[in-house]
Amino acid sequence: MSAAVASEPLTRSVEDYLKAIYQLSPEGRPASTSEIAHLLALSAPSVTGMVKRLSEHGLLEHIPYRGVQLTDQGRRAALRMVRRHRLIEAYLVEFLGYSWDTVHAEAERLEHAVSDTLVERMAGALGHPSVDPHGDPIPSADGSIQELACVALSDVPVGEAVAISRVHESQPERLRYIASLGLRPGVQVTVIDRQPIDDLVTIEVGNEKQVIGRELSRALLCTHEANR
Amino acid sequence: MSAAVASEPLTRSVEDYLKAIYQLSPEGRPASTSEIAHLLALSAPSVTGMVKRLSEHGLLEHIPYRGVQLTDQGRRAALRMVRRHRLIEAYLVEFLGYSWDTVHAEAERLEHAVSDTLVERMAGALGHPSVDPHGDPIPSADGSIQELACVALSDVPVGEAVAISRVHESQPERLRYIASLGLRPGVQVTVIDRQPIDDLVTIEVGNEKQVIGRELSRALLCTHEANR
DNA sequence: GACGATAATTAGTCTAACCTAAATACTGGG
DNA sequence: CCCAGTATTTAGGTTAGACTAATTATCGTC
Repeated sequence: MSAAVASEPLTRSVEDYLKAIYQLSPEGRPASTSEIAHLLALSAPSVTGMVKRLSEHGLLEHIPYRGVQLTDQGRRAALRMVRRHRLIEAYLVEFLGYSWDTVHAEAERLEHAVSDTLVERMAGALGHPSVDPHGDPIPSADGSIQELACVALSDVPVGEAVAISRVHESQPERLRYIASLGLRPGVQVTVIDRQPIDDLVTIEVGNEKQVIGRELSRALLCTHEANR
Repeated sequence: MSAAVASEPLTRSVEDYLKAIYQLSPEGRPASTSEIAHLLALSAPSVTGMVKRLSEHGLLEHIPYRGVQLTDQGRRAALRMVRRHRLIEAYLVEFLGYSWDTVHAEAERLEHAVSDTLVERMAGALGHPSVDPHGDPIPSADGSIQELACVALSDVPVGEAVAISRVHESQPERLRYIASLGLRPGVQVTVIDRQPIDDLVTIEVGNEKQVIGRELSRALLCTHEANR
């Protein structure tokens, strides 16, 4: 019954939709129309329309008024885009002088234009990295992805020391700010204190104390492993 | 009187049209609708329609039934695309293991997706080359291009020694064949003989004799300068 | 169990870019 | 100088993907 076996190439916007849906719910929980619309900066009716087309093509399942979930085929296509995006980011940072705050926009366009060959050449030049400059894992070419268990800094108890493993942010200005605090993947931080209002967290980063807010503390994903 | 000063970004196909028109006539001679249609693999009416829109936007001038010519603005946009294409080709060959026969298709897609920043970074990594892997000159960022005087091999008199400077071909299979004959930019060849039928040319390339046909001898552009 | 807020969908348009079929203009030979 | 052949344009239609306005579902609250 599965439609569209001879998968014709996906369009740019189809690729964007699939990637967005995957990112809204890597675990496969249904994503809502309005979440997708918000993430892609489109109107809700546009999303409904596209979702209908994509479900006819077997890339996702749509239960009206309930949300959408990627099919295996859809998830494979989405992971392919995620792999491309993250490898391109890693390549641009490593070889072409990009910094982590400027690389997202460039990768966002290139991910639709590169061939599989080029992606794999870039992966080779990088030595097949497992994470991108923000610490996000790079799916393998066969579509498997290894999410390592991590906790948002907002959930780390006071007194604990953790390592930042991923920084979930893509706006250049915010990323520059985060970098200015000394925060990036691999850095060790200790939670010193937590305020009872606004969820402010005081942390120690390389002998300096920093106070960070709710949104940032949720964007910093950490691991406990002191081993390295 | 010139329309569209605040030039909104061009679409992919507009970029393709402008580049095609430039390539059909770098000197600015009018290009015909059907030449453009043939080069872009589109129908003639499609070209007429697009040409009308582009002339309204001030990118070219169209005299119905007579052909089109790029305006300054159009030529600038076209040269920008040519620069991108050739720099991308050079970069992929230099750093990512591409050979001159495979690089065209990749560059054809990437040229629409890269930012000006990325193009200039690639140029920097290459040391600001003046020619691409096929020997074609790379326009400068400010839109000037330096075509060096050259003659098609088909027009080189018998007995003369020349250097191949450019290879005007983009089909992978043909490029592999050309490479297999030892022909590429920079190589010295001597015209040994020319047949009175079919314009076959016998040349000497690195102590080997090769016979080449009409189409190839026209695609090989040569310079006389023995100086290097 | 009705009701209002919010989310989602349907209905109806619009634009860019393509197409085919038909009509029109140019051009070279008799 | 007319006419046939070719090149070009006009007419009309399609598709993908977006939009706004209007309608319909769902859900939490009283």
